[in-house]
Amino acid sequence: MATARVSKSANGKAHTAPQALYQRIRADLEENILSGRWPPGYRIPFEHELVESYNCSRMTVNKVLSGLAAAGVIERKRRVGSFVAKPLVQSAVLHIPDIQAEIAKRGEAYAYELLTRKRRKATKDDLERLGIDKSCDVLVLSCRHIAKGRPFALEERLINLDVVPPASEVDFTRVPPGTWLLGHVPWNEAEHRITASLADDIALKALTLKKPAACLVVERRTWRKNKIITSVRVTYPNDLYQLTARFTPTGLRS
Amino acid sequence: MATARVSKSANGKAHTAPQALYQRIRADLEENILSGRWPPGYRIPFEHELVESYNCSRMTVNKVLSGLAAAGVIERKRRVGSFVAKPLVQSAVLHIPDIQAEIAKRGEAYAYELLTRKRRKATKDDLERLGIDKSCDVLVLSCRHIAKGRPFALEERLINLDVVPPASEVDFTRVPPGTWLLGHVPWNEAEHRITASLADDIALKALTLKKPAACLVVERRTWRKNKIITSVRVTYPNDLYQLTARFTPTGLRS
DNA sequence: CCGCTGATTATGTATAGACATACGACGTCC
DNA sequence: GGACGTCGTATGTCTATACATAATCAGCGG
Repeated sequence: MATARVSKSANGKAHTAPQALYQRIRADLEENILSGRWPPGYRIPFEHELVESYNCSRMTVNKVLSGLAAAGVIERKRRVGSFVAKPLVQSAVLHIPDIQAEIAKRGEAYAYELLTRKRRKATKDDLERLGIDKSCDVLVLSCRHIAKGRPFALEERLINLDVVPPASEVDFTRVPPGTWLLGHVPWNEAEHRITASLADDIALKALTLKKPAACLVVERRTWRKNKIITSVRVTYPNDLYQLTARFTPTGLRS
Repeated sequence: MATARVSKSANGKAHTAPQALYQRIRADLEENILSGRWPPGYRIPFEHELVESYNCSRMTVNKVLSGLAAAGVIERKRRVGSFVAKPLVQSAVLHIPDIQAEIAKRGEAYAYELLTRKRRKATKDDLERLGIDKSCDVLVLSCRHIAKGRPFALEERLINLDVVPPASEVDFTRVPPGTWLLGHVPWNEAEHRITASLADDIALKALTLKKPAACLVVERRTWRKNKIITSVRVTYPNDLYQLTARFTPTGLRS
């Protein structure tokens, strides 16, 4: 392994270090986590192992690991080791809602229905939604979430099979795609667009609403290393859902 | 000042340090920032000054400051010093919208109208919205934001004068309360509730809409040290606004 | 007055060593 | 076998020192 770092000798401090060493270490660790090579729960190398790999002092490694721990990327336990953090599911920040979990938390009966499932070569429209140029295969899903016997949300989803090939093997008749993705694909970044709209005929029917009905529409795109994993549009009847986001802006505790 | 720290001598490492020193330093600095004693732009003490104050080594102070910088709380400039960060306005996380700035950014004409302004003793309903028990004075504002000549948002706001006494002095006929607050009051935490609804008569009139109209309603409460500064409800016509939130969940840089 | 140069200074990064603390593992004693 | 204590180990915190780097500022020469 030994990511050789030349002599720290004499005067000429390593001129091979293009940037701060600890940033390089951090980038390496993040890469391992983000790529999935080190899945949640994985025990990352001990400090003394990294010290050897990078041929640096423990303080340097410690700074990296403390930083990752502070950012919530890893969890550290004395005498035991450092582990890739689990959740990532619902950041304290903005709730990336797992509808099933959400409803379960409220203690309500939950049901899920897959309406349609199609695999196809991406259309021009699909490509735009996924922010890519060259064509690839996509999975197009439409499904319905039901709470207490009443339709709760209509979900229309596009999955980029180039980024998540295993998704093509999954039969989404029982597991909602959002739940499956959250559990299987690490992600990096998400963007929400939230709008209100009057329900169109498709939505009216899927959600068994009567005209006129206001709906909350959440469009979310989720990234992994600059590639969009999935783009989803979820429509909620106004009286059954509210999106809440609570956050601390900069890391000021208290 | 010297937050005396007993002898680091002999064997008996300070038993007066109830917890990690650097955490205590960090808490102190955050307190100064959050309380407003050190406003945005303020130059915080140099490392060597803190070293003297706390009677510790530079590395310890450096760890605190680096951490705060990483969290975006302060900005550091070589040879110059460290400064309380300005923005805090629109965290990379969830856009706490300053409507005026928003519209300006789009390059559209902006106008603002104060509809009503009342100071009163908090009613039971007000107290609930502000999450407090004992009564206090509040400022009740209602205003309208206009872009390109068309009403863009209806804002109904409650300000806790116990937390922000200076607000009572401000005449909000020209500066929107959101803009003023963002610029004058440091905050800690915010919570959004986002819903869709059919516009009621008040909203229809204020926004010059015709029935039926779907509106996006954002209710936001903003905290400063566990006290709610302000509670606001903003109603947008569906076709003129969409809330977007883009964020990186854990601090994993791409 | 302008522009260059060098000194000064605060932060940025790194090291080696030290002690503290939590916790698991293992062995001992009852 | 179960309660208990000891030991080892990984992380947590801190120190003292060193050199690098960026930016400001003063001084100097043109």
